[in-house]
Amino acid sequence: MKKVVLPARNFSLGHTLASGQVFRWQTLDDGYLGLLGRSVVHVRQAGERLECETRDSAVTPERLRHYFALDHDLPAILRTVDVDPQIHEALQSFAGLRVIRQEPWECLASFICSSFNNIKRLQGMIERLCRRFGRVTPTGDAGARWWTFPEPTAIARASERTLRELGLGFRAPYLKAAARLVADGRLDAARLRRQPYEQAKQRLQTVPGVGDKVADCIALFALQQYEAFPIDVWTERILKRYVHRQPTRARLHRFARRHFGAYAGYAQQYLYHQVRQPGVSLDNLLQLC
DNA sequence: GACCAGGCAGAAC
DNA sequence: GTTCTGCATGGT
Repeated sequence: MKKVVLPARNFSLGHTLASGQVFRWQTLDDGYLGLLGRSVVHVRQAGERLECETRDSAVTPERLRHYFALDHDLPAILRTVDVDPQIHEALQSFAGLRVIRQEPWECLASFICSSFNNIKRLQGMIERLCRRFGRVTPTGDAGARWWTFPEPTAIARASERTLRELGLGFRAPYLKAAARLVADGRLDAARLRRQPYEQAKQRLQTVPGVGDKVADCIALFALQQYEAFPIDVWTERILKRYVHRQPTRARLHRFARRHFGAYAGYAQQYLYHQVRQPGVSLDNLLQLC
């Protein structure tokens, strides 16, 4: 077992992994067990350090730093979105939350499955997909096993019926079609990443099962396009406290990007995490308009 | 046993 | 261009 340690200032592993941007990390002892690409890693935070145990020599400090976006100048980013009392409170409460760099295919597949779903059930769906189509990997703990996220080719080959049996429901044909596009190279993350946000989003929305919201999630969590501002039912409720005049989806989007600026997606992640805390209702939020 | 969920696609207006 | 409507199903 190898141990990798790296500095992690202005970072909260807990807030980052619990904020609804990734779905597979599981708490283990005083840390989290999950995947970095195909490598099983056990990460824990010790003050301003991130410690990682793994059997895989491919895991380096650079890869961890990149995945957890520890290269972001977080204080500088958050200063640009700290523009009203509501977001200010969220920034204070969840200091160290970072928007991490997910593997694009996993992000795409996960958020296609997130449609009209709740996170608990979504996690179950993803886990069943991994156990059916992923590759089993030892974790290092005696007897414990972990499954990699399925390759797009594996999902592309699967029958819609099998996907439905895993509980995907109406999402099954969407996921299969999206997997085909990725497997065939017709949807290429590297190319999307080089495109301007609006253009990449437009292309993503041609993928079956990917609409306005899911496209924004992929742009933000996998393509590093930080002006993307995903609006789900929760975020919409929050934004309606800012915008009182006919808050259509398009108007909320325009407002969010104008109000929070180039790193609007960071603001969104803090607000989303804030409103989903147990015991927090919209009535607890500040009245802004 | 209602009600809801990190929505989308297609049809109707 | 905007506004319905159906979709599958587990968690609370």
